[in-house]
Amino acid sequence: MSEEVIPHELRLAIMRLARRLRAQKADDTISDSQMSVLAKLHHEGAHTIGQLSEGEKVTPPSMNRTVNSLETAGYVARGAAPDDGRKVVVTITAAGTEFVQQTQSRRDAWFVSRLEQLTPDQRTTLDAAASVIRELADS
Amino acid sequence: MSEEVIPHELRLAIMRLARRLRAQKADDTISDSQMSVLAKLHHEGAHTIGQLSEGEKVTPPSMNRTVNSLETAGYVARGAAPDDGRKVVVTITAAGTEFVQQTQSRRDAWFVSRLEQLTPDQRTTLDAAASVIRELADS
DNA sequence: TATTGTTATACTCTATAACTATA
DNA sequence: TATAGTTATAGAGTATAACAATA
Repeated sequence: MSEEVIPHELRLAIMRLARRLRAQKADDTISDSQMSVLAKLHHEGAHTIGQLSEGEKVTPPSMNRTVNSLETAGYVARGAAPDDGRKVVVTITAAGTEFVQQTQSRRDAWFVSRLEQLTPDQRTTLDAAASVIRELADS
Repeated sequence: MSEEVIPHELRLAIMRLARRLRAQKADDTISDSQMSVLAKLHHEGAHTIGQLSEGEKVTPPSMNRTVNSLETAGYVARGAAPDDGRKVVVTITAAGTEFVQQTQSRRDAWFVSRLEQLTPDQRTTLDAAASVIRELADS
């Protein structure tokens, strides 16, 4: 790992693989940023517009528009915050939850189908590296 | 690799790592798509508009606009094709080459700094998996 | 006629600035 | 006054449709 070439090519391969994984959605009616917000609401529960814009590193007007699109699609709902009349609480709907689950299934299926093309040795190598990749992602 | 859990978590880790890599934009003055075209010209030499649009999976008008931006920035130049008067050959300039090298170095820096946090054993494991990840990304 | 590149136009996602309602 | 959300407007990037030049 003393060479510069290996990190460079590994970085490109990881970004390219992630790009292909991201393309596997339940359908093409929803953008990447919309999908990201929907997944966040699914995993972490309700958020305000401000919390979402901060978490997704987007401006409040942009997040407002993203939430508008998801609301029109029926995947999220706006509600009043009990403690503060200025805040808007965004929650995921049943349809939104189902969409997230379908998308995750599809991405997993695509990834598994690719893994099945590898040799047993390659899968063993990748399996050993999985924990390292997790650590890199969380470091 | 017969379990579903491992592909699922590996997939999430790869997507999360890619998301963090993508966030390391430094102070770039050109977009991702422009950078991608510039890198292609740098590594693979001159291409026509049609070749670029096909390779980047974008429509010809979009690629035309991307090339316009790069040309205005002084990073590429248009030239006539000797064999076919309809074609336009796009080549990278010296300034474009330098920009690619500097930008890629900046983007690699973050990744290298993360790799340096790993143990030697972890780096060896990851190094062995790099070719498998490349194959996955290109499969 | 078919192909290559370009122009015209529109839609999406992002941003900044200004506005409304509430604290 | 300050904050949370929204609206107005503009700048990239992408797309389809139509056009010009060349094969």
